[in-house]
Amino acid sequence: MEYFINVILPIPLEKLFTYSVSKSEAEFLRPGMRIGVPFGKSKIYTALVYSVHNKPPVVYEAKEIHRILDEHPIVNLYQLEHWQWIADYYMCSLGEVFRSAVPSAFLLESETLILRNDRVEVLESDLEDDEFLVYEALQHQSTLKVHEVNSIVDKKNILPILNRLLEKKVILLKEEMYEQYKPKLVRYVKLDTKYLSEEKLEALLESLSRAPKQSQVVLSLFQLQAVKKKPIKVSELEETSGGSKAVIKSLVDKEILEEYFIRTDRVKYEGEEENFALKELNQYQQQAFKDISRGFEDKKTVLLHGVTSSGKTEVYVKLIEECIRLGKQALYLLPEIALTTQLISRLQDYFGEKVSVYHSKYNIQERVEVWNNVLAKKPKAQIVIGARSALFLPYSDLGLIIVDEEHEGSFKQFDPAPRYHARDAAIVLANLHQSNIILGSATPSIESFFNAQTGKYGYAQIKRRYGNVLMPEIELLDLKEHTRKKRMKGHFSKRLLEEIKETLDAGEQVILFQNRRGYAPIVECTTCGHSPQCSNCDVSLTFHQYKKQLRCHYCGYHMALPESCQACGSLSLDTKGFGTEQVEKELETLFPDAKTWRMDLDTTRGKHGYEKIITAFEQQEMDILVGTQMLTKGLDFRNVSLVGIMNADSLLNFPDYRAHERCFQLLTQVAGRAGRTKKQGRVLIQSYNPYHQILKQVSTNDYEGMFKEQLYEREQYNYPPQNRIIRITFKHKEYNRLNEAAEWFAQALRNALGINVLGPEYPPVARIRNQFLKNVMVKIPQNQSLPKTKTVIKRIEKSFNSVSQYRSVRVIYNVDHI
DNA sequence: GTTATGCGTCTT
DNA sequence: AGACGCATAACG
Repeated sequence: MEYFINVILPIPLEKLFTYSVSKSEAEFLRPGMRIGVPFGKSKIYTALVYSVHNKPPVVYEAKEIHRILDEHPIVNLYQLEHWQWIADYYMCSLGEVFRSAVPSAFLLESETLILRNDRVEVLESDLEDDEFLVYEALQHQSTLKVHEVNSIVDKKNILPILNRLLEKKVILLKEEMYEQYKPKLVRYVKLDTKYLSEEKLEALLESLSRAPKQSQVVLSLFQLQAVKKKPIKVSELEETSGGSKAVIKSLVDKEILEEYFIRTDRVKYEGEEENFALKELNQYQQQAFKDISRGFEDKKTVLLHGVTSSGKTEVYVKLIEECIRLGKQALYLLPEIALTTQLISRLQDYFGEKVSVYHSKYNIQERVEVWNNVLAKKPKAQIVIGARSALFLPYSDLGLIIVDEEHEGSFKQFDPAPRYHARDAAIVLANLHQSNIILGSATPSIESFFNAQTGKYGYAQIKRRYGNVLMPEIELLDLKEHTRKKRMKGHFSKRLLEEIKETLDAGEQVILFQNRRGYAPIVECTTCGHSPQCSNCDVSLTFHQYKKQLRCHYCGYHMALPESCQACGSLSLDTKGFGTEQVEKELETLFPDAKTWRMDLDTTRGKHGYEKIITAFEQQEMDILVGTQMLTKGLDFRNVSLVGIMNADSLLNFPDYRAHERCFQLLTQVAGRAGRTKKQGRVLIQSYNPYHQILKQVSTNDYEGMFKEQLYEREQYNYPPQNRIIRITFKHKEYNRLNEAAEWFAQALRNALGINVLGPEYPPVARIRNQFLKNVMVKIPQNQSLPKTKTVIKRIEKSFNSVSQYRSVRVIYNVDHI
């Protein structure tokens, strides 16, 4: 009997690959274990076992595996099923899901090592210059890595050199796999066993009488051990004894102390052990809680619609509490920007060390630890709070999923594949686990609210703010009129300035919101109108004041601000547009005494950049905070009584069907930052279109009005939620080939699907990193099967790929594109 | 995704 | 003729 396994490789290929294994390997291996396999001519990849079987492949000879990497599966069957759904639904390969689902440290790759061949005498005169350099380096160290050879000979392509050396038998090549995850080891010390008895210890101290530092260390260790009855860290001993590292080392060398290492988790909760008492829910929260529970009983996804600051978190906490009482796991999903320290510590106050956090700011080592804790179903990972990737952890017994800020577009992964929506993938995951799932938002997405209206989802709402704080009072300011009556100072209307002054005088804080999108500050020549463009992408470079630099947001290209115009040589360059930097600058002259700070991508870089600003603002070290989107989420500032929106128009004039919904959501969320304690907050919205329907709906808090209107419009133009959309992007570096290819594909789609195919069209930025882009949008009406449509598209892609000129054009699918 | 392979183009 | 670069096909 022969044994084979089918494996998933972390590459964008549809197929599973078959390898041959021995009988004992076949008996040991189970789906979800990692193995190293040779793939292609030389490389070894990390693959995941999908199935074990006896069917030999017919058209080829299966290779043998390289080695087994796990003793137990690191991925469970729930996950494999979930991955399969994601691959099918979002039109990507299982391998792509595998690649993005597991921490990158799990995917070992082999590296080619160059070894010297000791068996053969080398005639140095036979070697060329480059070859000699490599040979010489190998005399000093036994192995070289490929990138080391790169720098030694200072060439990119070293393959010819290595081939020649291989032929002359100077070197050998070897493939090596590396484990990237290294457990963190903490150094501990104990007294060597020979000094355990009283008299031996006394004798020891006696002998150390002329080494006061050393005897002090020994004494401290003795005391520490008596008090703590736990292993003593070297760092602890240093601290309590005052002895230096050198002193401890000499004691270790003398074999008086013995050092040893223990694996520890990098991620741990340092706070208090005992739980805070749960706050009592008020009557509105309680009602919502009841409605949610009823929805859960009906096995429904429940939408929790609670106005800003209505205390949704308390309701979540109650639900989590119930879930862990049943011994099940709970997952709390949030968009990246809403994952604030504030919220995490609040949950930790309630649930202590049962809470684990998982998101992209964690390094790969920390992520492996959370993964393993969830896999082992450890109590410390019973509650996971994280961004969309936390969806992929190896849960075995989920009881509750919370998707907070459900409406956030950032739940949809844009690049690379799988382009999944974490909210929708979470609903599928909940179904697999027979788990409860709740979606929460102050401004639900049209999709979710639609599902609640049609009865597909359960619905609960909280209309009052917590502690009966009033909703902020919202005032619309007409910029057109202000400009006409010359009541503007820079970008501020006089009315807004008055309010800011009043607020500052009352010792309260101000938040100013400036949306960056569509208002990137660019540089323009006042003589010829030319503005510097990125050389790789079709965009103007944006100006960054803090480094006097021009940058491209798409490819990262940057240059110093030129002295003169590159087109006409004129010296009259003007920095145009207005971003957060300009607002901040104007404030400095308008309110020289106020402490102003800016919060955007530039100022929040670094691991704690974000937190620092938040904390400083919270502790009222500044008066005015100017910021972008990031201001909108989950921040609970007590002392903010005024929120100003500099310009609402950039949000309204976005050329896509979601612009109005997004505008409503964003403004409502920003407005919600005002007056979160007793006093009623004020919100001023500056706009050239104050009579726009959406702004009216924001100012009167008319979510349902907005919903009805948007739903009607979406229905008219065949957009979601009644219809589905798939966006297909074509990408190639040759303009003409791209156009032909996209046109061909679109025509084939039209032949098969009829009028519901739009495009191809150039996106707003039609070239990125020297690749041209074109989009085709496929709309799928309610009565048309989504899976069947996908099959049709896949079939067209197949014939597309059999046209040789088109094959090199990348085709990217985005199902439910936002 | 990576990489060896074949093909066309440019250099010596 | 040989070196080099790029598109292409295949990977089990």
